[in-house]
Amino acid sequence: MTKVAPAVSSTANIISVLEDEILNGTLAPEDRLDEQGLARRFNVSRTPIREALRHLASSGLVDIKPNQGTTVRRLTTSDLIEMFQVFGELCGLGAQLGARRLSSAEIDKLRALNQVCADAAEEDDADKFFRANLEFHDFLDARSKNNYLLSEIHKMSKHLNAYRRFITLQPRRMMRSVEEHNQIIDAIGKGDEEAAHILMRKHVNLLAGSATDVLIALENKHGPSDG
Amino acid sequence: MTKVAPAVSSTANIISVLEDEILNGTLAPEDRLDEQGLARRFNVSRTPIREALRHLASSGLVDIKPNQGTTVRRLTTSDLIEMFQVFGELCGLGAQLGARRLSSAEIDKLRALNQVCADAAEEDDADKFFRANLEFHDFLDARSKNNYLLSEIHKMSKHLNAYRRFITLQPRRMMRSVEEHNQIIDAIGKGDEEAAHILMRKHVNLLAGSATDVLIALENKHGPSDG
DNA sequence: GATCGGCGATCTGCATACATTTGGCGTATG
DNA sequence: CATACGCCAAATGTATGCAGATCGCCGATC
Repeated sequence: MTKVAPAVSSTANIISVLEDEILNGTLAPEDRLDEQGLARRFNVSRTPIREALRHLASSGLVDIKPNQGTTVRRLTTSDLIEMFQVFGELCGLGAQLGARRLSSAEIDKLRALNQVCADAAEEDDADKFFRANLEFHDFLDARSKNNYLLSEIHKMSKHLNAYRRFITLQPRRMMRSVEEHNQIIDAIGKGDEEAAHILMRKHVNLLAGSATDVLIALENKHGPSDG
Repeated sequence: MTKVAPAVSSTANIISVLEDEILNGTLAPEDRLDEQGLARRFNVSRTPIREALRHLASSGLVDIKPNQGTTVRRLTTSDLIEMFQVFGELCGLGAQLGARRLSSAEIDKLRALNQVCADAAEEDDADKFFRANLEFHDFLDARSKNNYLLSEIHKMSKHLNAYRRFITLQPRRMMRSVEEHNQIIDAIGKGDEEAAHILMRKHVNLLAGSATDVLIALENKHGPSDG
C-alpha cells in the first residue's frame, strides 16, 4: 500500500513504477498523469515527479504538452508499424553481429532456447512461448556486443512487447516463429551474416505484417491491455 | 509586459543552447555543467536548468551521476563504432523505404543533390561537400515516410555529425562517397530495395570503418572539435 | 616526509512557495 | 437561443530554501 523507505532515489523509483504501470496497462493511453496527484501518491514533492515524467517523455512513453500536462502516449497503428520496421532492422543487425561472434556452444544454447519455444508451441502455451521467445531474442541480442544497439532494442521492447504478446496469439504464429528461428540459427551456424540479418528482419517484420489486422482492431480501443 | 515573455519556455531555449555548445565543442567532453553556474548564466532558477540537463542526458549528450553532477559525455571509440553500425542500419532502412516510395522526379532531385556533392568533391571543398552530403541524406531519409526512423536518425546525427565531418576530410573520401551515392541512386531507380539497403549500409559503415583511425587518434584528445 | 582522519565548502536532491497559463463556467448581449 | 466575453479554479512553470552527500583541504600522527 504505502510503499515507503525508498533505498534508491525517489525519482528512479517513481520512473520504474510508472513505467511498469504504463506498460502493464494499469495506466491506459490518454490517461492524465497529474503532478500533484502523483506527488501525493508517492509521498514526495512535485520535483521528483516532474523529473520522472520528463524521463518517461524522452523514452516516448508519455506526451508532455507545455502548460497542458502529461498524458500516457497513445501509439497509433502507423506508429507501431513504423516502430516494428525499425525494430526489425535493429534485430537484424543483432543477428548479423551474432553470426560473427557466437561460439558453437552459444549456438547450441540458441537451439536449446528455441526448443523451449517449440515445446511451448506444441503445448499451445502462448505465455510460455512468449517468455521463451523473449529469452531467445535477448540472448542473441546480448551477444551482439554492441551496447548501443542493445540499449536501443531494449528501449523499443518496452513499447512493443505488449504488442508482441498479442501477435503470439495469432493462429499458427508460434509454429512459424519456431521455423524462422531455426532458419536464423542455421544462418548463424554457417556464419552467413547477410542471411542471418535478412531472415531476422523478415521474422520481425512479418511479425509486424501479420499483426496489422490486430493493430487496426485495437485502434478503436484503449490499447494493448484492453480486454 | 515587462519582459517580452519568451515565446518558448526557458527550458526549451536552454536545451537548444547547451545542445549547440556541446555539439560545436564549445563545451568539451568531461566539462562540468554546474547547475548554479548555468542558472546564473541564463538568469533562471535551477529548476529549468535541471530539466534541460535531464533532457540532454536522455538524448545521450551528457552524463548525470547521482550527487556528483553533470558532465559532457565523452564518446569512446567503441561507442562511436557501435553507433555508426546502428546508424548505417537505420540509413539502410531509410534507403530501402526510399526505393519503394520515391517518384522519378524525386530520384532526379536526388541525382541533383549528389551532383552538388560531386561538384564539391571536384573543387575539393570539404565544407560544401559536407553540407551537400547532409542534404542528400536528409532528403532521402525524409522520403522514407517513417517518422520514428527519421527521429532516430536525427537523434543519432546530433552525436555523429561532428565525426562525419572529420571523415569527409579523409583523402579521396569525397570522391568515393559520390560514387557510392550513385550506386545507391541506381538501386533506388531500379526499385531494388534490398540493394539500396545494403549499399547504403555499407556506405555508412565504410564511413565508420575508414574513420576508425581518426577516432583512435582522437581518443587521446578532447573530442571532435579539438584543434 | 607521507598517510590517514576530520572539517568545511559546495553542490545536488527534494520540499515548498510564488507566478503564469489554461480551460471551464456563468453571465451578458446580439 | 446562440455566441462571446470575462472571471475563477486548478494545474503547470519557475524560484527559493533546506538537508544530505561528496570532494578537497588541512592538520595530526606515525
